[in-house]
Amino acid sequence: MPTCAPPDSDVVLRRLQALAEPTRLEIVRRLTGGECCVCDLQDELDAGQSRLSFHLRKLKDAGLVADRREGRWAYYSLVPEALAQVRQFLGEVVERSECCTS
Amino acid sequence: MPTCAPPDSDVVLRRLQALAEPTRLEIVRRLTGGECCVCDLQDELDAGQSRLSFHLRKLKDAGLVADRREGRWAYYSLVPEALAQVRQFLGEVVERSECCTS
DNA sequence: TTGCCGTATCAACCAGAATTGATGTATTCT
DNA sequence: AGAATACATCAATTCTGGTTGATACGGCAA
Repeated sequence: MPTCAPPDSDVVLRRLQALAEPTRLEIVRRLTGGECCVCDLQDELDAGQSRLSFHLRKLKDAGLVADRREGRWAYYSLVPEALAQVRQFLGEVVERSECCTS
Repeated sequence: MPTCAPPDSDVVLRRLQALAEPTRLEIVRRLTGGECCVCDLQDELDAGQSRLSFHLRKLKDAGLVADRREGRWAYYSLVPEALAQVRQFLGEVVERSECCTS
């Protein structure tokens, strides 16, 4: 079992790190259209299999995508709540900063 | 002059990259409380002067913070619109992904 | 079973980013 | 003027992350 729930900011940081890479940001963009199997992504972005797998794992570890195995294919999809959490974090920063500025 | 306005996604990527680092994310968090001079940040986070300056520049280059010189002090503050842009980008991803899921 | 296909993982390598200590540059104070 | 302060920048090193090619694993088909 995990030692304890990590504070939100750690999770947000991990997710920001996962998003802050061109290939991965592009993957996220593609997955916006819905679930996608690795081989499709491989064609669309033209990334080597190993490279793509590496980035998908990063996204998965950050909780931004989920995978589903079906036969020998792996399908990946976005986890909207995870994206939403990052979005909310930024929202709070914006709000607080604006209330100080005005 | 710049060749042309870069597409939004490039700017978003740059800003995500700037945010995706512990020290810099912490700086952003501190600046939420309002404008701050470098020496204060230096005390709060205990980061060397050079290191802090390095990270502030990254944030500034990404357009996330602005600086203001006053005498021998430099004051940094958040640029809410920049944060808001990233937030909006994530919002669009979330929206589109949710409409596909449901 | 054998062999192929789709993916994941590993090890070696490379590139870019972060850290550190030194130097540079205004600005203020005495 | 000279010294000290607040900050920026540079050069050298170290660290971290990404890429690549090889290998491993599980599912399927012949």
